[in-house]
Amino acid sequence: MNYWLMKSEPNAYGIADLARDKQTLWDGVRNYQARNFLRDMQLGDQIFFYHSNTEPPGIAGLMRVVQSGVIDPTQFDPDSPYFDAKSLPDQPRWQTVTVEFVQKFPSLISLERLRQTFTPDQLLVVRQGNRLSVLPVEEAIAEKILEMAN
DNA sequence: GCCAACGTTGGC
DNA sequence: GCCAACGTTGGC
Repeated sequence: MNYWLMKSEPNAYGIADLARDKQTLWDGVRNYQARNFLRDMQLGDQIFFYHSNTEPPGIAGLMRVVQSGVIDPTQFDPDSPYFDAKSLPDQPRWQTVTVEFVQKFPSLISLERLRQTFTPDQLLVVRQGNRLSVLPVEEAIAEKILEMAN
């Protein structure tokens, strides 16, 4: 079982939306490094839900992988903002996971607090200028984050 | 294959 | 709204 962190802007899709939907297909990732992390995810992996572009930014809750290796259907949809004309149905470029809601943290763990607790090497999301929307989290660090949350 | 121009992310 | 960081595109 591995831990990860994924970002989303809560005004587009936040932890409250996932709590309502119970599960969701994490579509729209169009960065190869992030895609590779998505590809590595396995059933049961746990993912921190990070709210970006909000005040304050930080980790809002936890979700879990319920289906791995899902082909992102938006890449073939000409009406989708995530349409990729170069992706062919028999050789899809973009795959992702379906996640389910696990918990919303009692209070958000702010980026500021994460910076005070972890070094950039320990937790990639606190690294300045980091823009990847999917990141791995080491187990020991993940356990500390869970302690901070509850 | 280099790299300038450009677009996007995301904290502040 | 600003802008630093950085990924992508495309001319050469």
